[in-house]
Amino acid sequence: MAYDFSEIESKWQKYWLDNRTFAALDPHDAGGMPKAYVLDMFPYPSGQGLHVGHPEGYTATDIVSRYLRMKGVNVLHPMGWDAFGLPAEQYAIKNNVHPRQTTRENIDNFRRQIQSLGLSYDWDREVDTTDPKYYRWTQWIFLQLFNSYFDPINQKAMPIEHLRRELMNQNYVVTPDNEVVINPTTEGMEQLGGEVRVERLWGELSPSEQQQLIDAQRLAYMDEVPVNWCEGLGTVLSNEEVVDGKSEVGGFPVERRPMRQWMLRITAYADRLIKDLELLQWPESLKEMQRNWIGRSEGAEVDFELAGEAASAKPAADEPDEPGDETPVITVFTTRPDTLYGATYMVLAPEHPLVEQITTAQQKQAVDDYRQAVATRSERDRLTVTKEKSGVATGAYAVNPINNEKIPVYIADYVLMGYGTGAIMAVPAHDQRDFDFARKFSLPIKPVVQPVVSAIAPIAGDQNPAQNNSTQTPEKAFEGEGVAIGSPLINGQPTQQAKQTIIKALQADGTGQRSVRYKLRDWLFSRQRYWGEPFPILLDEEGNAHALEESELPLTLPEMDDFKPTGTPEPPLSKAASWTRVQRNGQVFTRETNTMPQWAGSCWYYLRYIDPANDQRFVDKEKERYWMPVDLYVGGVEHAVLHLLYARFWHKVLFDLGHVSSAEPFARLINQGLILGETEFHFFEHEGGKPISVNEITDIHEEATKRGVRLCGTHKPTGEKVYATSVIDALVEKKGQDYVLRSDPSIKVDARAFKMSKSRGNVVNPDQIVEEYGADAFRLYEMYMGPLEAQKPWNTRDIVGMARFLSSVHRNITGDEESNRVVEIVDEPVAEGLERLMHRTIKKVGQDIEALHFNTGIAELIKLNNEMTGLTRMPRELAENFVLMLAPFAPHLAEELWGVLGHNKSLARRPWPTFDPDRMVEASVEVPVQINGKLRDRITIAVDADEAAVFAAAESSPKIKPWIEGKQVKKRLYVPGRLVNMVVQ
RNA sequence: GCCUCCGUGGCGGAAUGGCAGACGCUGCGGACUUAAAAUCCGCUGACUCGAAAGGGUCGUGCCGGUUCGAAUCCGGCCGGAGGCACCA
Repeated sequence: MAYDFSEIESKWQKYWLDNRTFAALDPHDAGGMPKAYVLDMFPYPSGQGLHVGHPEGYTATDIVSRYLRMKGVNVLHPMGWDAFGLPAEQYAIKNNVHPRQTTRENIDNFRRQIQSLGLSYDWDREVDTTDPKYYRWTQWIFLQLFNSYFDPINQKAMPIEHLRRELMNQNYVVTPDNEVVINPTTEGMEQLGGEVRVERLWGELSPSEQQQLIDAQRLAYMDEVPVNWCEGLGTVLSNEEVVDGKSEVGGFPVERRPMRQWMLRITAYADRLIKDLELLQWPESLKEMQRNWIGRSEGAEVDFELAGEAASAKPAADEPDEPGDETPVITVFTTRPDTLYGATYMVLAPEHPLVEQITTAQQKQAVDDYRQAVATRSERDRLTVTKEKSGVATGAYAVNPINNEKIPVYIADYVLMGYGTGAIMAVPAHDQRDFDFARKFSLPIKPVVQPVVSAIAPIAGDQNPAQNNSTQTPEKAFEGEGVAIGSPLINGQPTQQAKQTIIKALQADGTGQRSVRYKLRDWLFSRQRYWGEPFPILLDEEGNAHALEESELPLTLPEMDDFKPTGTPEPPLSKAASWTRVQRNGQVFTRETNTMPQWAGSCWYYLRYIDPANDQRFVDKEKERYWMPVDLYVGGVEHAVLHLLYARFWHKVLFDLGHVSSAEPFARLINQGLILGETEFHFFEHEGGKPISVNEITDIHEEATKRGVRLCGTHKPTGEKVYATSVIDALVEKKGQDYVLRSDPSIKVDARAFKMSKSRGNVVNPDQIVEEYGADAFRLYEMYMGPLEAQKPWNTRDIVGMARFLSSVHRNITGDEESNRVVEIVDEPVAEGLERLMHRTIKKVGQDIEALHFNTGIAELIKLNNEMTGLTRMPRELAENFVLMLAPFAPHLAEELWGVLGHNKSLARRPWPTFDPDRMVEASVEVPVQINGKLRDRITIAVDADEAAVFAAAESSPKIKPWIEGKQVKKRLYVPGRLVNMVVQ
């Protein structure tokens, strides 16, 4: 009977579903079984359906899951849907259907596609973020965030009530900036006589101040901040969702505008998010991306007082000075406090609040013009690094606290309000940006760091920065470390030590302190869309937020016919008037009408899989402790700073509050490589049609044009922008390292595989592959293409190799009617050579699966199968071991053949075959013989032969003799069982 | 500009200090067949010597180093992919 994959595959898919073959056991049913939580990244069920990239990771985790089950492990391997989100809503608006309906259809399609691949998910645990039974707990977690704060002493999230108590006990006090700090008097820092206490006690605040203070401390808080407003999507976006000034989704322009929004205090966790990366088995590159995104910088804050005239140059319209009103102070953040003596001017961000106050009358017009110009420049322009620095003097001067020198204060757009304090001390000798600015404005450049001269004489051509100490002005700032010069307090100190000395000095006189800053911003958590989780929040008339009771959850979305964006920042939910207005105890409240971003549901889904039906808790404590953390997490690298950062943050909050048992959710993570489209060739040509060799083209990139997406680049010699034309591979040949046109080999062409995209038309549809070759062949091909982590081009032609392998396996066990080949399964021992190969294969395949080296594992199975080809009496032991080893990779065929071998139950939990090391070794072995490291012959020796015997055999070989005759053998090496090498002279 | 990773036949890739190119695709030859498909068997890095059997030389982006021995380790350069980007 022929191998009919479609019949076999649907039969077993049904069997697995009907028999709940892959259901994970709850802890108390698992006995002493070890556990493994094997997880795929949560898919968004898009209308386009599955892409060949999805099954790559899914197949990898499926192979591991199936293998571990056969090894007697209790495996949790779930799948579900991250189903809230913009595309479903946009589709719904366009086609006038409810997003719930679109979402349901998309989920059904995704599930069908995934099930057609024979993936061993425990479908009892399927979750859907848009299900109120699910988002009830998303809202519950939001309330946990709302009802807690980050405690400065314990360095962790604690209930907000704890904060209230500490404030009431006067353990904490409030600074003038409304920060909560430890009461200095309880720290043994009794205030000095006569000095005014600047902190306020809880009791000194009015009730509304108290409320605002508490609200501002919550991990989920509302704030008026400049947000990324995206007109095209009709919503605001988080920093992580904005790429190059455009929305990551859709590429719409994004502008900054101030709005009152929900924020999550992820910055409080910045340090722990960096530090705990050490605990994780993640790719180093991914950890590095998270570290860079968080962007921790250690340095100091330094206060510069305004010099006399500037301080009093306030516009007359200003309120009269209050008693105690001090000279304005500009606080800067620097990572190089050791260069403080080299500060020759200061720069404020144009938006800095002090600008208004310090600008002199003469400079007012120039400053206003500059600020105006900066404000109208688009965000994208400002993001572009321009070589030319711009700025304008404020006319004010500030005093350097270390040497009392007066230095001018500028504003310039190269200083950003959003980082540090929005102000810098400029040290042009040691910062390239400051250097460029100083050159343009003819400001002094004062070197204060001497590069360390290497004791080794500089090699010719080596650019030694130490040569800069001549009188001529250097061309570049020296940004490295060295020894302080021209800085009385620290002269001669190396950079690291100098930094510490300066910080101590500043601290001692109250003009500065140690400080750590982050690039990471708090997470903007509001979206002006309909299709998301509603916030469980009521707003009173003053706009203060009040949490719903847990018993009121879930707060479901109102039924609306019109859920289109309003075109303004007013969210669509505001149109549901009856839903929005809430009366309670005679007071009128409005519901929060923003919804949560798509990332909310995916921040904790891995916890819900553990206990998906629980209606008492988001996850049962005991089950959570059993299953967490996730042992293997596989997904694309595109979530490096979105999902993976957000989820770690939520998990840490839940951990701090005692709701989960592990500090980190995902112990081991692998990024699967992108699957690209088939390789394409392009050649470039001038406007007139004259072809250009690709090595004369630079900056090659894709561009959307009227004729679709085209490859374009810049012609190096002329600077002309040129486009490329696609050529079929028959017109191209390889010449050395390059591909050239057959018709004109002097023209090198561009060869590359592109990311699959609808606009390029190079998307491969998995349904079609499954129909043509079967799911098992598709799975094998995806794994056989190369290492899981590597990016690799798709090549449909290669799949036949896997299809042939599977039908060959089928024939080797069932026989082949067409060629009249009859195979009999016999209870006979396996022939010696084949037996040896079988044991080796068992060992290698197991190792390869554990190391996620599926491509080489499959190669071993192919090799063994090739040796089984032609047998008419198939030993049962060999056939069964082979089928069991094939099962994780090609489960449908394996189950079918398992039945052919006389078994009537699934092999899903049959033990994985074992190997016997004694049966793997041969009595004799062939080893290469090298002379001076070059292969000259091979000899066959007994596997346990001693060195002397091996050398004797090698030297007596007729091919070796000529190489050593008349020469002196200086050294003999024998790597047992591997090789012989002789050094002769 | 900075950070991370990568570079091996016609193609995907294997080998992580010890026989370079496992395994698959492609291509070529053979068997089976009236024929074709399918299947089975063999060859398939380049150059070169030889009638053949069988040899030799070169070869893992380029240049250098360490080592008895390097695709693998070290230094420099070139090319590609990804991330960050006026972050003080």
